[in-house]
Amino acid sequence: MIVNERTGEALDAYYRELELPAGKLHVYANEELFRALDYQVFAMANNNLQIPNLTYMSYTPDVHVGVGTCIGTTAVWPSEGGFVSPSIVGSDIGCGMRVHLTNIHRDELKDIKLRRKLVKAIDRYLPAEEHARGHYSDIRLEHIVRKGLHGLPHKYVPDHYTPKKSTSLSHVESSRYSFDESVLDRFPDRVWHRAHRQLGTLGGGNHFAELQAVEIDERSRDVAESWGLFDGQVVVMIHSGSRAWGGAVSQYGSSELVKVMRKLGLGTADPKLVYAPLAEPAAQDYVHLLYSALNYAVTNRHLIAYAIREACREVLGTAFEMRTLYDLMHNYAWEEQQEGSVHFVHRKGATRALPAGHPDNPAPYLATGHPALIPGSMGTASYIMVGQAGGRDNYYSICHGAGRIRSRTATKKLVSVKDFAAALGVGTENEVVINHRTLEGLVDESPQAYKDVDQIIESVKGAGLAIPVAACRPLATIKGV
DNA sequence: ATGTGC
Repeated sequence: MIVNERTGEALDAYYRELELPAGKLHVYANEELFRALDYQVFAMANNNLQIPNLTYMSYTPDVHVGVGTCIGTTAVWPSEGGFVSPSIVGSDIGCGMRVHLTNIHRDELKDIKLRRKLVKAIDRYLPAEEHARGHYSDIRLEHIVRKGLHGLPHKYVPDHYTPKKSTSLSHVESSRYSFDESVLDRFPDRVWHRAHRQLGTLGGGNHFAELQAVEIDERSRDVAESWGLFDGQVVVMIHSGSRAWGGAVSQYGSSELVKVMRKLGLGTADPKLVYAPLAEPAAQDYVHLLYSALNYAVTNRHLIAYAIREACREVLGTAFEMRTLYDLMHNYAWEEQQEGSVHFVHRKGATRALPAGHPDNPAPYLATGHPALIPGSMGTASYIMVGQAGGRDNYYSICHGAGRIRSRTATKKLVSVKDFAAALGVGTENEVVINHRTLEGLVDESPQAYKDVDQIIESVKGAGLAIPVAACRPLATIKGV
């Protein structure tokens, strides 16, 4: 029997080891979520398991079908003799979450007119319309993709906003993803131009920027308070990625690695599953480009937060302040050390959540574990969690969100605008204010398109991977299209 | 997810 080290309760109901024809798949989900899984996610796992030399593969409870690989996959190879797969990483490289803590209480935003005013101001500073353009002509894209946040002009890094490098609360704030920069020559001018224009924009789909109110989980109050959270605190949560830059990297990497597959006679039943040995020069080029997209993605989220700060200060005054709690990704691949050996870990729709004491935590979070940021669907809570020691066997991967259960077209057929409006509390004083005149174009993002995030959180907790520190309930939501 | 694509 597997037991949760912290609570001593049995984990069998939250974890399964499946023997598929091509190999072993580890699945983390409670009974109900496991039973609801589509057979296609197992068919997809069976394709992925055919890639040689795989050390480990698992699914999180929010797993659902993607292109080539399911969203909710952790796949690990040894660094020596391992493989990299652009399909497992996916096209929105570096997509992830960022949370800033503000110095205001939800009661200060009780007035719906004030929330509307804030959303209007944010809309001016943060372009969210179709083909949105950022307002950052003073930023050099080549500096961003090379150096991440270190490539930003100083004015975009105000005091108190991002802690000083030496005391940074986030490893992505203090580090850059270094790589062989000669690979950047691969992209034509139009890719550079588009990516430059898009810098600081939110993107569509499930991406969002949200003002939320904190509800601390009593069992984690010590951790929450040590991170600077308080009950009713307004936080800014951002879900975005590397926009068209990551897309270009993904496309280029896939087309180059398909050539390698042909040369080596590799392949599975799914032609959309692209992979190659890490030792191949084309694979190395892809990994370098992937790091440039991580630099882009983290800077993009930083600039979105910067725009929201400017807008909030315009409406609420310059006493309004927000500081970085954390920024972390859920679509990427990189090297990690575990038990003395180096692994190449892919996470697609999976979040790394390190427990207290793990050496990869940035120093300020060493004693507690770092915040793991999990978005909910529109109108529902998002969560700030912290990893547990029980996550070790899963390379400390947890869920990345609610997880889609219905296609966009199926959701549009099923869900009426009226139901969606009710889910957002439209017409009540607690209405989640949004930046769109009507909900019509956003129905495919309604909570009914997604699994119940509370069940996902319960699964992760029950399996001993992570525990909730705070629920963050939406007050206002900015969505792109 | 993507200024989506035969």
